[in-house]
Amino acid sequence: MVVSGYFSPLWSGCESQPQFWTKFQVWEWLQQVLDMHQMDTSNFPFQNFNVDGHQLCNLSHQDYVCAAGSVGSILFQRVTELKWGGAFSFELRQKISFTLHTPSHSDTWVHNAQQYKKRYLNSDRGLSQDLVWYSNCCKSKIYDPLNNSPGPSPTSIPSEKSTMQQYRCSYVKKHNQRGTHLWEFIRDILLNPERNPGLIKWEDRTEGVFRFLKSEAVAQLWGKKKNNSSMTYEKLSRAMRYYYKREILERVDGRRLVYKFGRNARGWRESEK
DNA sequence: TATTGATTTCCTGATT
DNA sequence: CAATCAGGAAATCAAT
Repeated sequence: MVVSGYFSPLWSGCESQPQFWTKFQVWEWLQQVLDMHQMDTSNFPFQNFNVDGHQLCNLSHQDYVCAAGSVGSILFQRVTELKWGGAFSFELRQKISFTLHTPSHSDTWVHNAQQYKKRYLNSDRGLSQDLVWYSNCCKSKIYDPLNNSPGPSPTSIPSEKSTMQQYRCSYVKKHNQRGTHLWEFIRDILLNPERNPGLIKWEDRTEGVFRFLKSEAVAQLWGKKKNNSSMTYEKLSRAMRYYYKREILERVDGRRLVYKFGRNARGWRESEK
């Protein structure tokens, strides 16, 4: 990858570009992905991944499956996402940098590019946020780094527009809202007994029936997550009742503070863990 | 900027 | 009586 002259060192974040990882970073990443999927890392064949980032990127899907079984598919998918994301970030950074260092652009242009650069550098929220940010950037119609319009574009940079946009959509959909819904929040409390100081309890584990033990405490916790200090069980329960129609929850009548996961609730069964 | 989905807020009335 | 449950209606908020 060739870095242009006006490409500031500040802009090169290698951590999102697996091509440049060391072996150590590869293992760190493996650990991270396994953790993220709540998989047991003690039996994971790390030795099968005794490669640096460049080699990692050149492995085929088949290689991943041979090295790690079914988990390999996930790893392959992840690294592919990163490769695209890294390329995307690289291109975006380069184009903004180009704008900032080309005197022929109007003040407005330079100002906008500076704002974008500032926001980009201040962002520690990860790739998905970068993509949301990018999306807004394009919508503003002031600067569209992938469309070359109305902004400038170094001709040496290949356009990967369709791939990028496709990627952007799928990535944002899959990763931008994880764990933000109430029912997922409740489920996760249930699934993490070590972090659940008697707040909610399974009544029937296999049927997905559970009961609130400390209703107001759960509401407070939910409020904390949503940055809403005035959350109450009264209001939380209204949201829970809306889940009946969507079949995320099923009615359990006659029993106070008792709910049951419905057919549209995922990830609560023991077999799914 | 408008739309939309997911709550949040409020409320009246019924149950436990 | 206090705490919950049931929903309708409207407001809010964030992602798109």
